[in-house]
Amino acid sequence: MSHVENDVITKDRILDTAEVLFAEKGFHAVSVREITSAAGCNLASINYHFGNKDNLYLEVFRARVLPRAHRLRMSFRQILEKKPPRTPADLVEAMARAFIQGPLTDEERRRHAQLMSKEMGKPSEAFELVVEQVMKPFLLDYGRLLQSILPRPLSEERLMLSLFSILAMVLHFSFASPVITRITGRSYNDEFKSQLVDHITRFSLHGIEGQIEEAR
Amino acid sequence: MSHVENDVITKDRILDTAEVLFAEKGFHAVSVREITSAAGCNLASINYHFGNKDNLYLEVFRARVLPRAHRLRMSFRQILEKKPPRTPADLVEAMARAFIQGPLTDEERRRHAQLMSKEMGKPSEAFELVVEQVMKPFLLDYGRLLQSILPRPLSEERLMLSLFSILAMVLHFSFASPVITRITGRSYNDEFKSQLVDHITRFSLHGIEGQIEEAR
DNA sequence: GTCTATAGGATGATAGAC
DNA sequence: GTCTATCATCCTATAGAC
Repeated sequence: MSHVENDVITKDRILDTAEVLFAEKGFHAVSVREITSAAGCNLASINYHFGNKDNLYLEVFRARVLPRAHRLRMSFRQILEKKPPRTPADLVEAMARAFIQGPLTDEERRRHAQLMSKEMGKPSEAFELVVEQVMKPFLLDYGRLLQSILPRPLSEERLMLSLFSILAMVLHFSFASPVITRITGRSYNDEFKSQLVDHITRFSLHGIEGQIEEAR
Repeated sequence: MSHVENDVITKDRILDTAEVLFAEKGFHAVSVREITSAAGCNLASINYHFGNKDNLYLEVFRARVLPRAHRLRMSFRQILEKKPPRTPADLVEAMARAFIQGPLTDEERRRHAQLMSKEMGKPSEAFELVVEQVMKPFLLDYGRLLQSILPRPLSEERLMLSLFSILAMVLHFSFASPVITRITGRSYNDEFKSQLVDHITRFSLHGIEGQIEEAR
């Protein structure tokens, strides 16, 4: 029985370590030696558990990124259940809050945003997974919810662009933290994160309502 | 004299090729062999002209990215001179237009956004250059201009967050084109780019004005 | 499942001829 | 300035002992 236990633990440690390093440096900048030595296991273990390095990268998405996206969605829904949204503002705030003040640690959120941004900027083998299982469900869910609350319907095109804009801000404020900290001098403590949620909410809210006014 | 001419041409070809490949794949995913063979020159020429691969990367920023950022700034100013901004909307539109419909080709704009995003997400040796010579001048210029036009002043903090949000959208719509094309089904033709500028303008404009209302 | 040892190949960099 | 040839080092992946 102990070999099974060890198996799971080693495999998990590799996945955790690999995710951190892939997010930080990118696939090609990380060697299997770096991963295994950081995970405290043998050089050959990646090939044993995952076949090859490419497949390890895919498994990081299947076993870590997708479940986390799922957790984010659940957190988003919980926030909405606690305080049923009556205005677009409630919805945007719930979304920003789920990502920035939700169940993720600062490192986890940044890692998630980095991996997502990498895939969005330069699609790799994991692109299909990201689009089909993270982006599309999010956009459909969120879009439908938003439409149902808006005082008057928004065209599919404008809705998509607005959702992309909100997503862009949330991801950007998460993954570009080095520049933002550098230029504003603010570190990502609770106060600043709360300010970020406020900002995104107000900025996006008026953005969306502006779209409606213009479309009248 | 011909050796000097050849020098410049080869060096330039290497810089052009390297920029495209670094932007597309990232520093570590590109080998000097790949660059030199794509540039049609000898393997040793990178070390001869730039010393080593690291320094070639820096030179790509010094000789290509920074000048392009400068061109963008000039284009932005020209647009403002032709139509002096009277409202925040004019300013946001001029900014979005300079980047999305300005002097850059689609490939050039995407390349620029990719390189900037890479540096913002994972700072490298070129980070200082990007922050000091691209980000800071832009934020200061643009922030001052925006303040001077706003009906009532915005706090430094809110101003910065708004500028980062606009920047996030412009960069995102440029560098994440694979996902956006994939999901919306729209290719980046003139019509769609014009829609993007409109969208960013309206979205950001109401975002900024929303900030003022809230601050009253 | 984990280890060592090693194969087989790609990489960045340099020396030296032209 | 450009080339060829080459070195030392790194890489991924595998074979085989335990």
